[in-house]
Amino acid sequence: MKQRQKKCKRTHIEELEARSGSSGSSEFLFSLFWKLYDFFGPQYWWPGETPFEIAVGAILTQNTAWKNVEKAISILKASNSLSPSAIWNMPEKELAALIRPAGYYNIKAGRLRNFVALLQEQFQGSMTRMAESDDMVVREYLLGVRGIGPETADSILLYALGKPSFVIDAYTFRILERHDIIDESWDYHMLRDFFMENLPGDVCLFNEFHALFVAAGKTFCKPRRPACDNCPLSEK
DNA sequence: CACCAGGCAAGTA
DNA sequence: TACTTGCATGGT
Repeated sequence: MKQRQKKCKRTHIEELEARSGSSGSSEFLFSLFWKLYDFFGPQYWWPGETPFEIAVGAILTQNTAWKNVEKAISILKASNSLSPSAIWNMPEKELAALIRPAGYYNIKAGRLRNFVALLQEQFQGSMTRMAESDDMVVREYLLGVRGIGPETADSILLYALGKPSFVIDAYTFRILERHDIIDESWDYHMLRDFFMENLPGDVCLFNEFHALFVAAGKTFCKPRRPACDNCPLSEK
């Protein structure tokens, strides 16, 4: 297997920007994007070899450092358990033991099973079938799964299924608040709508944009500090 | 030692 | 509706 997905090129995003209507908000969001992109470079997310692995990672990384998720996923792989059928046919306690390094393992074992149940019941256990289904319908199905909230749903849609669904996470909130672009009154769907209404619905752009927020957050925007020191967004 | 990490659901008032 | 709390490992 070569590349799961066509790589997102700078020229493609430049093209999108040129074709995109120049509302003030649209121009502003693109300017944010380029500041991050020029500083950090392309991120080429999500880490993971298959759509199913990406979906599993999205659930395991809930409020958890990615490093711990990597351990859990490598254990699943090593025990030949990283498939819908393997997860479904295994006792929940056994699954919990395998994903232990990811934390919240009892909760997450149940969540993984809930996701696999949806996959089996509505999409014949096929991530491909899921990807072929209507975006909004799939999003509603995902949000209906106990243990999948908006961020996890959008991460699966965008990174596992290749659908243009913008992902908001804690870093996005923190960075935009620190730069006085939003205040604490903004919630998940308000912010997601703001991005999606003012940017072209493009998987490549949404993918890089969210991944760049994470890169910037990890590097510059630490919790419990007044500002994001040296963040590229601080520059004019 | 305290705090944090690519959330979410359930409980409380 | 708007807080608060439980869930848990591993890194800094």
